[in-house]
Amino acid sequence: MCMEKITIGKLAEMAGVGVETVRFYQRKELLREPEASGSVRTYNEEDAQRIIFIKKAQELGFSLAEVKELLELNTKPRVTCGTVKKKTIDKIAEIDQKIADLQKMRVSLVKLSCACDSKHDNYKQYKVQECFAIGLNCDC
Amino acid sequence: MCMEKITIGKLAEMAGVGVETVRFYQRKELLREPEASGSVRTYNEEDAQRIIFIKKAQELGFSLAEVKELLELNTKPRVTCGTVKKKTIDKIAEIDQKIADLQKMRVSLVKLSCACDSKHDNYKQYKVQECFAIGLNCDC
DNA sequence: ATTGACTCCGTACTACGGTACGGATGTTAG
DNA sequence: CTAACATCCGTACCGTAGTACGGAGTCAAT
Repeated sequence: MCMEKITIGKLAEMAGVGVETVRFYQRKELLREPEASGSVRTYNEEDAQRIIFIKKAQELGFSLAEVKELLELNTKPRVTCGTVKKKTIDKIAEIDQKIADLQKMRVSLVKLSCACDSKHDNYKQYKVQECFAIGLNCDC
Repeated sequence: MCMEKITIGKLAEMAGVGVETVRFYQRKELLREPEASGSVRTYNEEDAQRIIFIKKAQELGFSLAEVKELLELNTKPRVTCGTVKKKTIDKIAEIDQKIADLQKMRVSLVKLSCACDSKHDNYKQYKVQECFAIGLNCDC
């Protein structure tokens, strides 16, 4: 809406990170160095979105190197469509694995939560870590 | 099945980590210090499962401190059922959020992958990071 | 009984992902 | 104009999660 200049401080605030973090991402080439208008540089909405994406992806267990790969999937010049497609499909598989693991974990926790509703302290017998070892099913 | 003694080296191998990592987890109290039979300590299947759980949870974006919380949900003495239930439900919500974010990311990548099938290089216009900002839908 | 592999334990070092600091320069409100 | 505040940039420091090292002890096989 308003087209006021976004400085690094404003950008950091928009994305919910510190100024130093923005500069750190630039050094790591996760974020462009914007053209300077004068000697103070200005950013845009997309830069903020990019930082938010980085933070989200990190919370989902991707390292900064992996996030970089994700972001570069289709933006690198001289990369063919086929290569992009292959990499993208690999990333999708990774994501599917994460979702499946989270769902296993979820089932295990739901089971624990259900056990808490019973009269006795038998919930103490559940072992959360077993969710990856055993095919658990929840009947409640 | 076979009940041979599991030493730290064997345990590490079973769990796919280094011996030093096992000892590190013990220092952090993520893993018990097993009773020594003689002066070399022996482990069991459950210890291996626990380490595998730790690694999985980490890949899903949980820090070791969070993993510890997950593992302790129902094993701490003197914690009431109600408390356990509340914490468990909070963790389930966290997991649901992660699943939702991964699904957004997935949709975004599927869309990119579809764009690669078209004749031109228009896939270069997709911005992966937008998946958290915009409600994307994939028609292919 | 000795050799070689493994264990124990403490301490040091490493990579990753920031966070803090400080001096110089730039920008803006009064 | 100038005081207050922000930006720029380099360098130093920090917490997390391991990884390596080295010396002493242990165990199992030859």
